[in-house]
Amino acid sequence: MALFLSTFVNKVDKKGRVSVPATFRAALSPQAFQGIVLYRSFTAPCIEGCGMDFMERLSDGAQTFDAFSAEQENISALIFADARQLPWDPEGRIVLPEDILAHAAVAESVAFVGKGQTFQIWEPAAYKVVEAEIRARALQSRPTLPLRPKGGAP
Amino acid sequence: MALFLSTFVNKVDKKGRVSVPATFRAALSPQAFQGIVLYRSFTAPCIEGCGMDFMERLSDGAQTFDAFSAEQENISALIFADARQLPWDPEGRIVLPEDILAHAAVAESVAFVGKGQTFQIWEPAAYKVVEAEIRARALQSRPTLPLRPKGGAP
DNA sequence: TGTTTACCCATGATATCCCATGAACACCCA
DNA sequence: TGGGTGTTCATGGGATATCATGGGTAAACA
Repeated sequence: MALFLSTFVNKVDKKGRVSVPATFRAALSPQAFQGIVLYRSFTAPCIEGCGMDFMERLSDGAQTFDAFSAEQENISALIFADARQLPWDPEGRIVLPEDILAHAAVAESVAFVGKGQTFQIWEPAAYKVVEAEIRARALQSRPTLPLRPKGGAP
Repeated sequence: MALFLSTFVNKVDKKGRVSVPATFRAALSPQAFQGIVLYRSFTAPCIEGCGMDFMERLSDGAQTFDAFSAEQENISALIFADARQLPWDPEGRIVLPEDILAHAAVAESVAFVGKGQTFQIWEPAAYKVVEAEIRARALQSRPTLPLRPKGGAP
């Protein structure tokens, strides 16, 4: 399974291009669509990113779990409407659309933040602030991470 | 399942490279990603280390797929954002990034400390102190390890 | 025909690979 | 049992490839 790890800060050139981190591209290389999918976050001034496979699974989830999720269905509808497929060029760069840049208040560089099966794109300084907050809270609460047993069902 | 045992102290050369202990590499050799994953500990001046399979289990446990239940996601998100995939070279070495070195206050050598399914990387002197403390406390409190019966009677 | 989009080439910095060395360990054989 | 030998492993340095980045140019679109 493809995992997005670590955080990379890359520059946005005057054409609006930015290199997708090589490891992210590598994680998506088995997929048919050679590029990434972006949509604006509802909860933060950042961009949500993922591979096409994740969108397909989101689509499955929206149809399968509709017992709970009148809410979730609305949200995934919003996501699909807002999402953009951005193929990368031969050098591994994508062009960030205007409204995307605006939503994340991006100026001259962006931070690709790995989140496991997805990632986010932040204005680097803004992410630094958010990260510090979460890290401070984590120190207090001594969180326990839910680890699923290796082969078994929950 | 991969198990990390024992403690190894290896040198960091001027390029920031350090040999991953051969037994650790052997434990991870069945995996697709030939390398280790490192992230900064929240609670101690050391580096947490594991194999990619462990990160995948973390990803499953965090249920990133259900993108709107943001409870424990913050914590695991922090790990994913901080984590680095470090593939080893043909000689079995990895390059320790700057901020990683700084967090553990590493100078010229590091201690790989086996922790079962994960391991830690310490500045050797710092670990010696911590180990002594833990050992002293263990003498007093007589901790018990929960052992699951393998299938037969005890 | 003007504008935008996508491809091509160039470049510097960084990281990856390749070879060499030395020490520790295990193994073999007398 | 002791010496010799071979292999594995940690370590060091030089050469090469990869990656992020910048700009130019041709094709697609309106």
